[in-house]
Amino acid sequence: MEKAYNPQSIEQKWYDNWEKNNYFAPSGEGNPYCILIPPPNVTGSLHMGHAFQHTIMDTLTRYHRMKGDNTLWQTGTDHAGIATQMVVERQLAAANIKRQDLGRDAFIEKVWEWKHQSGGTITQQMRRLGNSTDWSREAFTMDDNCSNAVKEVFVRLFDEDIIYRGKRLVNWDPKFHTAISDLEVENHEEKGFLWHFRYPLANGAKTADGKDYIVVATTRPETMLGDTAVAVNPADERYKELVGKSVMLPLVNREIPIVADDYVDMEFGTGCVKITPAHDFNDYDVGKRHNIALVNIFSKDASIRTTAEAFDYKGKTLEDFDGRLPEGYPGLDRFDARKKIIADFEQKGLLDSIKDHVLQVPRGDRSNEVVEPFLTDQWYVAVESLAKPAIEAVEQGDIKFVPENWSKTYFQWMYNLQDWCISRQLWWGHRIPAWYDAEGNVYVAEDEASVRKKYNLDESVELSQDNDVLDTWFSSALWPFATLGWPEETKELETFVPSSVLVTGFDIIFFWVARMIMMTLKFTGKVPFKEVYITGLIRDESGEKMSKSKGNVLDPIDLIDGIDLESLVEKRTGGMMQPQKAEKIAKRTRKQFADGIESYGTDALRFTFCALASTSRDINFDLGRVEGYRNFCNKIWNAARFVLSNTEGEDCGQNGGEMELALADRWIWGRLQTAIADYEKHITEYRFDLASSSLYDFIWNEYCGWYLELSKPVLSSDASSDAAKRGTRHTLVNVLDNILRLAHPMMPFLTEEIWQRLAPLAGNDGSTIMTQSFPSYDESRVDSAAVADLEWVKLVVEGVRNIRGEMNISPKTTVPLLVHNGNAEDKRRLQENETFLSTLAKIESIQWTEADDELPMAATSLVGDMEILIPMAGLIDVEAEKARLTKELDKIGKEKARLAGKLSNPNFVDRAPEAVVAKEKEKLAEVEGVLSKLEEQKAQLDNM
RNA sequence: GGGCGCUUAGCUCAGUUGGGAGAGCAUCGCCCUUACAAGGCGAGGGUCACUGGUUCAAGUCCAGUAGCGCCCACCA
Repeated sequence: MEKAYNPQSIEQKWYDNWEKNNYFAPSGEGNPYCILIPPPNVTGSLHMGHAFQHTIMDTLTRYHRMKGDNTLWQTGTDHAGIATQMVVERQLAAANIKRQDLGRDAFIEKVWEWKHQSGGTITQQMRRLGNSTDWSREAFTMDDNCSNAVKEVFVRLFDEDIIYRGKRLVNWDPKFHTAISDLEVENHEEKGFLWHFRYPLANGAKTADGKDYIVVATTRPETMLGDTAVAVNPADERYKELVGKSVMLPLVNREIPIVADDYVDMEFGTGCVKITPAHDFNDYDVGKRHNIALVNIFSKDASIRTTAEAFDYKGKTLEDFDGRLPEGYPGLDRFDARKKIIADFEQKGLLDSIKDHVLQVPRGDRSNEVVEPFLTDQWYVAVESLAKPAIEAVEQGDIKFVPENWSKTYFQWMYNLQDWCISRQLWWGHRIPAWYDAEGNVYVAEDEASVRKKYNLDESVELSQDNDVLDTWFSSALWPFATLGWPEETKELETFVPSSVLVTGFDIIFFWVARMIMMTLKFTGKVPFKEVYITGLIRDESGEKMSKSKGNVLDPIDLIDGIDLESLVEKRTGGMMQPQKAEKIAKRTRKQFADGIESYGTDALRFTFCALASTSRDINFDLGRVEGYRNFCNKIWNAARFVLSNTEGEDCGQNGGEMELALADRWIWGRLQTAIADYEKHITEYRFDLASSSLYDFIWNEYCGWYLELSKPVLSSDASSDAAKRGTRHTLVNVLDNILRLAHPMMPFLTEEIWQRLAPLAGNDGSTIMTQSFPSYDESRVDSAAVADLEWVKLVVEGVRNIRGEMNISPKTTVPLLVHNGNAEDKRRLQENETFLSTLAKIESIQWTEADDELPMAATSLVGDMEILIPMAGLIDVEAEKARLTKELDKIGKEKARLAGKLSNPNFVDRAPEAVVAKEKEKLAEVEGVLSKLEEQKAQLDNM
């Protein structure tokens, strides 16, 4: 074995081996255990969030596989409609080509090309991470299975009137020319203005205070071209007389009514609101109540139309509407139109005032363009009937959120669910299985032939398919059953629905989790998963969200392989949307990673993710932690080197033979059981942080720190019997074997590499650690007496080490040890463990002294009532020892005062449970004993 | 406006039913001791954000305050 742990040289070969041997497929035996991967974007690449969640999923998967469950980690990727289309369009743009130039079919062909070309990136990266997903079942949301499921679901929901088509206001992205759902709109505060416009009253009407106009306030002046009413609150005395009268809409010169509606807040602005039903969601509702026409003034790119068009609320065009728009406006971009409107109002003396105003601006999550409420024909899912059982499933505990708190977020959204707009005016995606005849009648079935059959349409009827595609999340919603073969009644469907746990971020609870619950319940009658483990978001070390524009992104692969500074700077600053930030980012990066990033390997990265995975909290990713856990890998590596070098070619008891277990052997077997129990408890509760830390503590501090040291004297001493040596070798090998199996789910590569060499010594001929049984707690292995004895040995060693450390006694120097005031138990332990003590504390001789023996001047320490002494002659500075004792006295004195105070409080003694009081008394007695001994020792020194 | 979360050592974070404040990294001292200097041994370091309450006892429970963050929502 190499002297230092080198992840590069061991990782990839094992992954290839596992994959080739098909170890990732379900065994077909045992209890079903299934995790569905949240399908990453097929053309995407692995970011820290993926790496984190995949580590959690893989750890669970490997753990359950070893537990003997019939384990499936269902994998696959998502076609990610807008995101993917954007990427390909951007590439074409570089060659000066628009998708319209290519036409639909050729463009889609290009996207598939891109998918084939870059679609392997993320799956390759998942392999680097060691993810044991069953690749033979890899799915894609646009493959035949999923497409069939999508069509089937769409048709069934349409036939049940749950999917419908309607002309309504939607969130329109003027950049991509498509509708988007409410969820894809991000509202953020931005600074803007509130413009106050004067609308002249028509037909000589006057306000109560004699003015011939009323003032409306708006944040979006350009929409006034589509105003069809002005609204006031019915209770507003100022405008009561004007309700039913009308104003002359400036510029357009259209007479529009003044209506009364409770929606209007009298306190806000002037109490008069312009109503533009075709360009504002609130106004739409107001307009609908008063049956005021919808006037659309925008084209698809949100520029002003040549002429406005008007509709009623059933979507019917109002043919006799005069849609002329004022000169100079048609064709203007909305923001230019805004400027011109303001200028025109000012020029006409109708601009009353302008006030600063902070408002919520809705932007498309992909385009970052200001989204327009826009009147279009779209497909919707009526969610009410689907939501009810989905809410109940969580209420009744059929689905549990972990941490439980997230169910509140889920309920909050589910109780206020709006119909889901599922059509997108894109080309990349599942084309909607709907056809129209020349009259615009709609027919829905899987394909055109089915349509003709279902609706009895012969060949003479011309049909054309709907041009729109479905929201990406529509197919994602079917993931839990579409990937398992639905609508066929497959064995997988039977076995793995519901899946065991969904591991995902809170950011897609609405987008994805809720919709999977609704759809899976609807179509399989079962919940999609029993638990939802919500992970935190990975942020940078100071809590900032990782983003390209901030320049703080870490690539998990760079943490695995390492990267030099220049490449990192180039990666962070290349191809930026805002190149002006590049310099700052480069500077920051150079400062933070002066030497680039070291190669830490996959196992260290995975272990770090586990260690950071505490609940209900975002994760500030700290590179220091990775380094620490890389060192942990090295620790395990070297422990294995030690074990192998002492056991290979030796008799480790694997073939029988008499074995005698030393105290240390019995102790470590017992400690192992505790480690197993702790680990399993924590994993079951999704506390990967606690599981990893108990593992870390056991391996580093107990197995390496104590046990390996304790094994040395047994192995090297001539006094040890063959049986004892065999017992210790056996323990070294088999406890390590258990450690490797415990650690395997989190650190698959390192453990496999070592296990392969270790297995024969443990009498094991399995071909991979992946399919070994997971260690289970074995009470018969816990020897409490041995544990107590060894804890005593540790105390003695620590006592001596403390003196040595504080007194700066060189590690090379061996020291004599005197023991005083010990009891019979101490004496036994001392005699039985002289070798351990001598080796671990570097003691040259041990001398038992009786109560009345004369003692030399010495530095002392206490183990219970027993004093241990290291004579000072030539070794110890009296003043230093005095200082050490004073420090100790001080600490113990404070503790005594605290305990005595507590026990002298009658309230405590009377009211606290007896056991607690007794415990405190016991502690006080102990502390007092220690104190008096320390004082005695100090007095002795003072007398020198 | 509604909902959720966070504040513990210099940094990143644990702390489960209330009962002696912990880990890793960083720091300081001594050591290249035959598994490991990516290491060993020892040490220092905290008014648990603040205020009040409940309790014999509060990092932990309750109320409030401050700061930070997130989600949802139609005030023009």
